[in-house]
Amino acid sequence: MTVACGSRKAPPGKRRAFILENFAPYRIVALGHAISGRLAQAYRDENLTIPEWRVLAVISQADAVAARDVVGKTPMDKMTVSRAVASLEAKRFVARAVSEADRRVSMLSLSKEGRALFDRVSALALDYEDALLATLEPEEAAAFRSVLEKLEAQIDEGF
Amino acid sequence: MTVACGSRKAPPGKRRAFILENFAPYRIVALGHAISGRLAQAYRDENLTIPEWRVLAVISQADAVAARDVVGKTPMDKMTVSRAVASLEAKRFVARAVSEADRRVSMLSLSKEGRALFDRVSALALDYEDALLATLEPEEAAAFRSVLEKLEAQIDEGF
DNA sequence: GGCAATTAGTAACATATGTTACTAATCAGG
DNA sequence: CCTGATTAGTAACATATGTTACTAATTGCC
Repeated sequence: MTVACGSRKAPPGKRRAFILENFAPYRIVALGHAISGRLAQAYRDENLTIPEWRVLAVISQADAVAARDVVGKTPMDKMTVSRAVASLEAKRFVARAVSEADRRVSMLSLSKEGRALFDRVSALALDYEDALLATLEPEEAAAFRSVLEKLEAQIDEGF
Repeated sequence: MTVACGSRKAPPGKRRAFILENFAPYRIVALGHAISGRLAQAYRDENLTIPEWRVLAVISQADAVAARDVVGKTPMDKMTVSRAVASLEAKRFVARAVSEADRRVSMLSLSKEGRALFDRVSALALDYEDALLATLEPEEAAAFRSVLEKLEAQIDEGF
């Protein structure tokens, strides 16, 4: 809980200049954009959109997931998830079953083909991650992950 | 089961599992998405879109910039830049002048109001950056910037 | 000089993503 | 158990962003 590198208030006359290339939020967003584009190649070969891929990834980690949980776990709108699920269902990668307990919710699960697809794409994704992080020393990678956690926490706090 | 974060190669039979929350590219993209949304509040109050804001920021750093240079310096499509410039010109924040040297290019510059707008928004943006990074120790912030540079370099290399 | 190839910018089109409003199901609390 | 509020999901709409194809200007090269 230290008030580190940031003067919350900047009362005295001269602020520091705004330089886009040094502006951390911009750099993160730009990096994310570039990464997203690179990864999209892997999905494209399998005719997957990014939302579809994310839905697969979330479902892959549990036996059955409600669509609403996918929304909670990803930065996607509920409509975006709805569309991705509909498309995945049409392609027979995901099966949908109305929940017995609450008939509003659809429980989603991977079909055999969906699991195979996920395994194929996730292997490419992991390779990409390795390539991207290849130039980082182990300590750097660890520090980076730790910072990501702190930033994610800040976002969750409402910043 | 964990082979930690960076086995450059994963030749032997069993790969590490794909866990979305641990997947660095995803985390960066998701963080960027969240940050982008927060910052958008600052722009919205000034009726600025994100592309418009980026164009302002790039122009602010030079006396006159060609639209093509804005495209080169940001993760935006040339059409997106074209639209943002047209809108900024309509609102009189940016002036456009055909280059003498090459009559295809428009040289962009900030009007007085454009400069004032940029100063207002960039102050908010810097405040946001401070708040976001507030929980990082100075060494962490430095390490983070260093890693960002390496990742940006990797992207430039084609990864 | 003259013509093919390239470039800056935009228009017209296609797609993708967010927003609002709705339906059906469930829950809260009298 | 009713009735108003809430929730999961979707449809219809609006907007935003990417793609392709074009125009005008310029460059390279013969």
